[in-house]
Amino acid sequence: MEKPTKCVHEQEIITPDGNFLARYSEKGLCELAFPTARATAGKASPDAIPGCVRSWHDLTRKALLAALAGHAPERLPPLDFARGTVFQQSVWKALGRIRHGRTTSYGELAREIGRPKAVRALGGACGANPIPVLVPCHRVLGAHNSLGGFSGGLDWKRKLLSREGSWTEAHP
DNA sequence: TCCAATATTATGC
DNA sequence: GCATAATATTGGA
Repeated sequence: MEKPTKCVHEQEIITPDGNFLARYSEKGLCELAFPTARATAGKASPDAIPGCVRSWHDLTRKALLAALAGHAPERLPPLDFARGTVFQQSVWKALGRIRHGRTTSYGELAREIGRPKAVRALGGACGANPIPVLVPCHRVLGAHNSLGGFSGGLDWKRKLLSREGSWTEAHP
């Protein structure tokens, strides 16, 4: 929507599931990308990054590894949602309140932010979520427990839910 | 400013 | 179960 933040630093996070790419602005973590098969980063000079970014990155790495391992992260880095619209920020904020191991539906979420009929738009907001996994957009299912969709691919959504214990192959 | 697209949902067959 | 209409928000022509 608006102008992108100025200096963004990219850092890689090595996980058993691949290498994630985290991007930081001056305010905090602003984007987290799923592993891409190709080697993207690896050129960021460690000395060129601000100290705060390093501590954020440490938090991010721990949180991400915890989430991938199937348990709730104890602490999250500051998240920078500045690039989203107000509506989207409301959605992402609401997403952050979903407890680990729980799921919700697009309709419920829409009600929670005061726009009960904006379910479709809400789907778009979830898709625009720049920080998957840490902002649990994967815990949102359809009204009849259908999977819906996922930015990084439905495989990831199923995998994440499965590790949290929220997804049994044949769900009720 | 208008138009098309969307990670939905409720209804009807 | 599948097709259809209704709905809010976004991004681009």
